[in-house]
Formats: sequence, C-alpha cells, structure tokens
Amino acid sequence: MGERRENKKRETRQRISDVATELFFARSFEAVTLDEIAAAANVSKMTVFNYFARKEDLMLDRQDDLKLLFFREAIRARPQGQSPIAELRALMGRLREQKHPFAHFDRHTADFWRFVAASPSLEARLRELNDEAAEGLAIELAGPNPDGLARLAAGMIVLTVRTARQEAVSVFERRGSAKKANAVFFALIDQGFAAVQGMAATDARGQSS
Amino acid sequence: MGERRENKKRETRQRISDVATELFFARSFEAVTLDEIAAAANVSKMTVFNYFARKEDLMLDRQDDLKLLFFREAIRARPQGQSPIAELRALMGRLREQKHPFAHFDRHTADFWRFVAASPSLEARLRELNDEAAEGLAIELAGPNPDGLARLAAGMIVLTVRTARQEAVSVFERRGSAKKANAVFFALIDQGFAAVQGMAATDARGQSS
DNA sequence: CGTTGATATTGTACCCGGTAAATATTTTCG
DNA sequence: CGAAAATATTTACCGGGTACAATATCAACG
Repeated sequence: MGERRENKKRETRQRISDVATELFFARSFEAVTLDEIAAAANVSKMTVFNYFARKEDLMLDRQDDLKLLFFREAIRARPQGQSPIAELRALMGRLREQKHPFAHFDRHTADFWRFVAASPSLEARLRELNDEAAEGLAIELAGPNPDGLARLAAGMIVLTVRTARQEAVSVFERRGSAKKANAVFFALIDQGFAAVQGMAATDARGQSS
Repeated sequence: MGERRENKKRETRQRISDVATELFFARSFEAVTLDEIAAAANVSKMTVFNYFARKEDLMLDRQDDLKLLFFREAIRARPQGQSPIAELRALMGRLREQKHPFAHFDRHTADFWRFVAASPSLEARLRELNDEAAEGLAIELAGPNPDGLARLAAGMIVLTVRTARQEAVSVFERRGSAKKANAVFFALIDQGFAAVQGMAATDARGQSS
C-alpha cells in the first residue's frame, strides 16, 4: 500500500545512513552530532530518529539481526540428524566461501571493526545486539522459554563468533594477512563450537528431560 | 597523609551511595535524577561525579571489579597442579559456603538483580563490566597479551557465571526456593566450567605452542 | 599561629542524545 | 477533488555528562 511512498522512505533512510557513515569516517563517531547528520541529509533531527532509534544504529544497523537471521534459517533448514551446532559450523564455512563479511576478513572489514572498537558507545550497542542474538538463538535451539543450558550454549556460540572476529581483525591489523586472519577465525570457531557441542552432548547423556 | 580528610571522603562517598540506593529503590533507576541525589546528599552534582563516574556506578560500584579480584587471588594462590579453571570452580564452592552474594541466592540478592534487570542502562553497564572482567581474567590465565583461546575461555567463564546467576534468580522468582536456585546455579556453573576445561585441555594436547 | 600549597567542592555554563506533543505536509484512495 | 492517514517538522524540553574557573577546606610547615 503506497509504492511511491515506500520508495521514498527507503531512499530517505539510505540517504541518512550514507551521509552519517561518511561523516563518521571523516571525523569520528562521537565528533559528529545528530544535528549535523540531519542537516547534511536535509531532514530534521526527529526524522533521523524516526528511522534510527539510536545514534549507534546508524552504523550497526541490523548487524546482529542479520546474523541471527542466518542462524535461524540454517538451523531450520538443516538436514535430519545434523545437530544445530554442527549446522552452524557448516554455515560459517559456507559464508567463508561466499566471502561474506561475517566470515571473511580483509582491509575493509578490519577498518570497519577497528572503527567500531574505537567508540565506547558503539561497542556497548554491539554488546547489546550480541545479547539479543544470543537470546534469539537460545529460543531457536530450545523453543520459547529456553532453559539455562540452552541459554548458556547460545551465549557461548555468540561469544565464540565475537571473540573469533576480534582475533581475526587483530591478526589482520598486526600481520596484514587476510589468509592468516581467516585461519585464526576458523580455528577459534572450531574450538568454541566443539566445546559447546560437547557440553550439550554431555548433558543429553547425563539427564533425560 | 590527611586522616581526617580521608575519613570525610569515605563518609561523603558512602552517604551519596546510600541516599542514591534508597531513592532508586523507592522509585526506579531512571526516575531519579542526579540533581535529586545531589540535593538529598547535600552535595553538588559535580561532587557526585567526583565519586562516581557514571550514574550506573551508584548501583554497580565494583560488582565486577570485586569478582575479578576474587578470581585473581584464587588463581594465584592455587595449589600446584590444580588447573586455573578447577580452582575457580572450587572458589565458587567456597563462596557458597560463606553465602557470599556472588554464589548465594535469596530474597535479597534476587531483589537486587531484578532491579538491575529492569533498567536497560544498568544492564548495559553490567555487560561492560563483564567484558572488563573477562579481559582481566584472560590476562590472569595467559599473561599480558593473551591469545584468542585464552580470551575465549575467559569470556566463557564470565558468561557462565552470568548466565548461571540469571537462571538462579529466575528460578528463585518463580519457585521461591533458595535451595533450588542455588542448585540451578551450580549445575550451570559445573557444565559451563567443564566445557571450558575441556576446550583448553583439547587445545593443549592438539597443538604445542 | 598564620601562611602556603594541595585537594575537595562548588557554580556556571554548556553540549548532546533523546523524548513529547502539537503542527504542517504529503500521499493515498474513495 | 477532498478527507483520512501517514510522515515530517517545529518547538520545547529533560537529564546525564563535561569543561573550566572560582572557592572552600584541610595539612603541613616555619
């Protein structure tokens, strides 16, 4: 209902996001005010808030929503007999082949993450998104009202991805090698996921619900 | 140097903290402004900021600093041959016996954590403190510049404690039983710690640095 | 005791992110 | 077109947090 309108909305949203990103990179996240962004995008400050609830969302827009979406889709579509965690591991492999930013580290992704790491409020928002993703993953693993173990497993998965990403970026920055960065990333993914898999399996044997 | 002065400082700090806590519980964290707190404590807003860098620190003052301190102490004092993670597990057991708030759940602790959970900014600050604790723990485990695996292990330990605490509080709220809450807490602690222990052990066998 | 230097404390003025509510503008659709 | 609904803007405000200068308080020393 309302095609032209929706186009315009998407356009406005994109313009705001683009303008903001440009300003942020030119200076820094904290140095650019919302008033500036609004002015540069030819809208009012309120309009910016219409599209992005928080300033941080101008940069982190749906980073983790998307991650969760991938996770969900993969788990639901997994072949019979495949454990959810094994499937997630497989998903990461597929993302690597596609060189998707979630599982591939190069100059561009490293720049992005370094920028995020430089801003306390972006980091904070990222932690929040991570938590939300973990909660969503727990629900995917164990239905609504997941128990403690499911929540712990989901948290560990998300933590593993985050830590692996941090290490990959760090290695890239220090060594300049995308190859080594990706190797580190997947080494940690494997270790973290295996630990979680082991934990869940032990529990399944130890107590039948 | 300056005894009287230091006493007065501690006094002032305590008064501010007490007054703030009271006001927060009477209304809510967000509903109480710093101006109010300052007025109620007979100091200026600036003085409040002198003692507490952020509003959140009025409630979470050193929650996790203290946790890290415990961890550090335990790891350093552990008997030879004991793995750090096993020692941390033992530490949690000791804290339980002392009914220390970190490892014991009753009406009082549940009230506190429910209050924290009700405030987004308190939750955010808590996540930040958790991250700092994890980083500190990683350094304790693997020296300065810990590698990815150490950081992952430390993150998982902290995550386990956090998740276990959340579940314990949740159980207490639903069932009203401190006994069950504590049981849930330690069940999760055991599972999480075991998974991390397994991960570290596997790595030590798999690759010699 | 009184001066000096350090340290706490305060006042003032401001910035910025975010919210609320009324108003204006645009778009859709009958 | 004209009314209704959705969006956008204006304006005014709140509250946490910072910067900076001014001032009070205290310890120490001659």
